[in-house]
Amino acid sequence: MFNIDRFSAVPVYAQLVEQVRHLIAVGALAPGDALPSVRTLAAQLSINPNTLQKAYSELDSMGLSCAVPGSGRFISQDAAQRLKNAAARDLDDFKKLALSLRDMGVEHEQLQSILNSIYERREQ
Amino acid sequence: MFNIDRFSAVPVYAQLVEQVRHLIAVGALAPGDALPSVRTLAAQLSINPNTLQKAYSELDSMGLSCAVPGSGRFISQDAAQRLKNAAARDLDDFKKLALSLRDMGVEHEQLQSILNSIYERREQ
Amino acid sequence: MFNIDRFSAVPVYAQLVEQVRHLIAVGALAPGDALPSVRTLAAQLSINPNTLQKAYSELDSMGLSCAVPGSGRFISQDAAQRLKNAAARDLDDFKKLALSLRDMGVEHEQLQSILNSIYERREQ
Amino acid sequence: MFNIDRFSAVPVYAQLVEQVRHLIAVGALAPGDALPSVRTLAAQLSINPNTLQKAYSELDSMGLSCAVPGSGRFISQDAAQRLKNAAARDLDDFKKLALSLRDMGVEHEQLQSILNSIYERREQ
DNA sequence: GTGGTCTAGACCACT
DNA sequence: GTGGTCTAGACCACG
Repeated sequence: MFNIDRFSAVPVYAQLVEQVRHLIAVGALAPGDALPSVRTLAAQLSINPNTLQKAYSELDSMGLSCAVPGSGRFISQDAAQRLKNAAARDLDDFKKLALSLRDMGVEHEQLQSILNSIYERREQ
Repeated sequence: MFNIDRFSAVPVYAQLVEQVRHLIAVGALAPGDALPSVRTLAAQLSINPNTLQKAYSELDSMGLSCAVPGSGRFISQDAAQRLKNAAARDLDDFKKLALSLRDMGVEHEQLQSILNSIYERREQ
Repeated sequence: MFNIDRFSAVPVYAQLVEQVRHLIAVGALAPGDALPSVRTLAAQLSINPNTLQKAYSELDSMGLSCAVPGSGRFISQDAAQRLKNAAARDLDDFKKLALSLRDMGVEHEQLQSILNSIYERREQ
Repeated sequence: MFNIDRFSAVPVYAQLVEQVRHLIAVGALAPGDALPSVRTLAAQLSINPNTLQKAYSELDSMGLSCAVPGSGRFISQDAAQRLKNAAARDLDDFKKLALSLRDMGVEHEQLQSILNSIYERREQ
């Protein structure tokens, strides 16, 4: 279910947050779905439980998941909506940033190639 | 020399900042060049001098121009270098933002079309 | 809370920026605290809202405060840290400037008296 | 006449500029006085002539000295006045900087000790 | 003439 | 209610 690159510059916990967000975005994780427990998933991925705890805490603080003591951790009801709202805000920032870069003389091709490299990595 | 769209959602003063930054980036405004005076350019563009003053002040605070009271306002010596540095920082933000958007389920095509619209507008 | 000297040579908006910075530095304004709204404080101080807006915008651009349209304006989380960093940079400039003044023949006493006058004013 | 510290962090040419400015300020170098030629002074101080050339060029560009090809380099007529003007401007900056430092929470004693260390060094 | 500040008052968008 | 933008017009200091 998860794919960790231990040699990446991006921290393991951030990779996990990223992947959960993606799974929610594409509907693979739906509201009410349980996330694997910290101990079992940490064992399965051979990572430190604290690392996973940090990832889960971040998801909680984003309002994407919710820990129910004694029961487990679940995708929150409005997780997809929160992601969409966040995406809308970020899309706006994206436009502003691209506009600013264009005005500072950055070429269209340069920005396209960045986009390509980011999406190719995922499609692999 | 300048082109204001009064019906745009982006504030007039921001359009002006944007255009001066672009003129510096492409070398049309070189270090030491004088910017048109607040009053004359405001009259020419049919905008309020205060609006232009705000745009110019922003350029000053970016270190791109330098006001000499009683004399005029001039492009600073390291204006182009400052722009390049700012562009490098913004390119980094651009990558992070695009990565985040990808993970939130935004499609490659959507970001590309935003980029296209931004660059086409300029090329017109 | 604020104290404006209308007859001072230093602009009203600059006095306001100065005082907010001081309140942050001494901890009287903590991260997350709301600043008085533009209209209410302007009315209270009997100054034009635009003047206060200018002061607040400057604080925003320094990263000390953050405006949330429709909600209010708040002291940013890292405001105190930013002030400390700025103080470190300015201390360095202070040394260089004092060195330069010494070499141009300015007496020790003259600089001391400037310092005294600045700090006495505050202590009153 | 000159005193170079080769192990100082401040560049040799800057030390020279500093010392000439000081000599002008205290009247040890008067308008019309000749500066030692690049070659002789460089030999005397055991520094590279290019270093001295750089110092002299800087003094020229400040309007403090003036090179007369084939004849030598002389303290300009208005050197002292220029220094006074520069000092006046810098004194103003000094006040502003000190004010800003005070508002950012820097203590009076800290600034005084910086001043003391700078002036003691000279008096030694 | 230059830049800079301040006021008065209108309008918009957001929540 | 909040912040933000824009206009119109007055005033100051500097050169």
